[in-house]
Amino acid sequence: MERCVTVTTIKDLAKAAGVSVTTVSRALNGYSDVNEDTRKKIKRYAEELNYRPNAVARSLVTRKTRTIGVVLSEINREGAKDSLAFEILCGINDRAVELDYDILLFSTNSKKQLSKSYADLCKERNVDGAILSGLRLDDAYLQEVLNDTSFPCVLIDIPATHQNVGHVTTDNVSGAQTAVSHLIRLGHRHIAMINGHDEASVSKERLEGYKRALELNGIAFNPKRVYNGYFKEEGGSAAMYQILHDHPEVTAVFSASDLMVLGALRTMERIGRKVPDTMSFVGYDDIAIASYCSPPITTIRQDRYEMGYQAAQLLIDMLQKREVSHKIILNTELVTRQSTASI
Amino acid sequence: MERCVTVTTIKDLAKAAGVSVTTVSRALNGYSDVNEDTRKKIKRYAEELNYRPNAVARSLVTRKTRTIGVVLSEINREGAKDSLAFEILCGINDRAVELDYDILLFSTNSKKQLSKSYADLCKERNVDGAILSGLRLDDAYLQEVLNDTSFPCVLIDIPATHQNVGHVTTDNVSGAQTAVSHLIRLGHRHIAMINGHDEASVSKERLEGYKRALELNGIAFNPKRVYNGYFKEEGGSAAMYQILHDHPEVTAVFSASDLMVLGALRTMERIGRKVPDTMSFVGYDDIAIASYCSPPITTIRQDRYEMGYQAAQLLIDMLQKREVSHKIILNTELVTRQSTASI
DNA sequence: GTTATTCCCCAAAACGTTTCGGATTTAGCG
DNA sequence: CGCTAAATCCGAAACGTTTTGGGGAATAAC
Repeated sequence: MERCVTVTTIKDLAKAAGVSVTTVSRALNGYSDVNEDTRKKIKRYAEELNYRPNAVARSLVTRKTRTIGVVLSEINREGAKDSLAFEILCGINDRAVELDYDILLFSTNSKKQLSKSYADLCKERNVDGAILSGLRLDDAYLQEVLNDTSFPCVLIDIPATHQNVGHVTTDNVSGAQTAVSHLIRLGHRHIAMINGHDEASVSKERLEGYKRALELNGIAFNPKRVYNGYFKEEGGSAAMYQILHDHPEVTAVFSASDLMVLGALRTMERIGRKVPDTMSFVGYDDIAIASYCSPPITTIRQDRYEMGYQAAQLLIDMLQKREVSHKIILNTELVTRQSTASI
Repeated sequence: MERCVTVTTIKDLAKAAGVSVTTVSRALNGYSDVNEDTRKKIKRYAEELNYRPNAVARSLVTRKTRTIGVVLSEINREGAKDSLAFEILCGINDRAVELDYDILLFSTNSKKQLSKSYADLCKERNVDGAILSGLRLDDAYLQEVLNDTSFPCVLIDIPATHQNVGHVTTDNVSGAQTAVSHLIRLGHRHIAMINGHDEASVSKERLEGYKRALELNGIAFNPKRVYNGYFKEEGGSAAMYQILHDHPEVTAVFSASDLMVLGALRTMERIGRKVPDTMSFVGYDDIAIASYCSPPITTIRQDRYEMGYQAAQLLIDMLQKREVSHKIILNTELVTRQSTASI
């Protein structure tokens, strides 16, 4: 290392100001047992020598990094279409910045989860707490969170509360119920559902909402009319073919994500059936594309940004030992567009 | 702290294995001067006691954090529509994970830039290097990067190379030129441009490409036909009104971003003019919406994921003192859709 | 038998902070 | 003046690693 950039440390400051490092530390950290004049002097030198406290050294002794780990499983190329993960991240980031925390980004894939446990990630990097999103119910990480509650974390879209774990989610049951009720109000009686997959908490809940809406309106729930599209566009497309083939009587579809509606719409286009004239669709999420595609999709909006924002707030509340509810449930909203029509 | 979770340190390991901490460290870090049997033993104990080296302590002495700072200025709610920043982030993340680096996310807004300098951010948090995207030419951060070259960083979409700074971008001149040439090939002669803003490097370059295409085809460049839309949807919408008003002869528009085309399309719809029948559009970026909106937008695709991926690779190359070119320029590609028609 | 070499190991210093437990000086008060 | 209290300051330990500079024992070379 021929070119060692020398950076001023607390010792340099102490020497310059003619005091001990203790005093410098206490002066800069606002302790009361230091004379205001010396504090001024030290601050002046700090300014002059462009002193920046070394966060690593500080963390080592305080055992706090003021950093939260964000582990997202959807950080990949496909995530760009439904920017759900990104919006959550934005919300987390904004609140974290406001509260002067930094964000360490972890992405997880199945490979990583096998090689390195979630706790290891967090312990090794010494983040103070973590926010996890996009986990499947059968993910190894989730088990860890639930077993080892010594580490504060917030789950997104997975209901689980413990001493040290909180969660934020939306009311998926009521959201789905609203969606399906809307279809029923339009006169539809034969309503299929394209769900995500069995290991998603939200899928279970949205299915429940679908059921409730049907039963509340005296329509029998038929499990055969529920297909998994795995939250993917192609999955939605495939599911739609199935629905058309297996249940020609169906006139409306409730989908657990907008992305899958896009796939379904493609199927409809391929076989030349008009939407919403011959089939109505209600999606979920209100992704950006939903209002630009044709037809624009009627959907259940959930505020992912707010979810991230609240998750950060909750986690930091927990870190700072504030007494708050560990459970945050946000509302959803029906956005009516042109993919639904009355029968 | 009533409930202090005890975590095993290197000392515990040393005690358990009956050796010194030096030996434990050297054993686990693969040094050759430790007997294979003791290494085995130490590793067994490490496993057994679930030992995880404390990265903070390690960083303090090695002066390396194996962490790269990613500062994005587009991390906000609006960023969800054009997920440009997100795609870059995905690329960075993927490569960083592969090379065993972590990512510390910084978002910058004008407020932050005033209160805390870029160098401060990086010095304080001791990231090894940084990747910056979304900077304006008049941003304070940019000046810092160019002045203080002691800190390795990679700029995205801003051409500047130094000892310690690299950049990755796309060939914006040729991209824009391709776009406009495409319009000319379709028979258009009166072509307006909706540009970003004057403090964006890509805007300057795309303007240059626009000029070149015109001049290469014997069409005079008219600066009055270039409007700024500030890379915003509303900006594109407003610019389009201006174009229609000021230059009724125009039959085609080249826009420096797809998002602004969306705005322009809205304007066209509002005043009841058909696209592409009465006006052709070529955008830039190929955002997800571009292929779903109506009409789908002909555009210049740039691979933002790849840009992030390459940026991470470049930065880490620099960190590890490999001799590589500090300048990476990726190609773009014309994607023909239905927003363009021959005259 | 002596010396050189190799192999394995260790004590201590260092990284840059914070914090604990005093120490010194000054002020207040009878 | 003598005592207590308050106001300032400081030395040293601690945080958990890596690294430096050996050192001792066993083995090989002569």
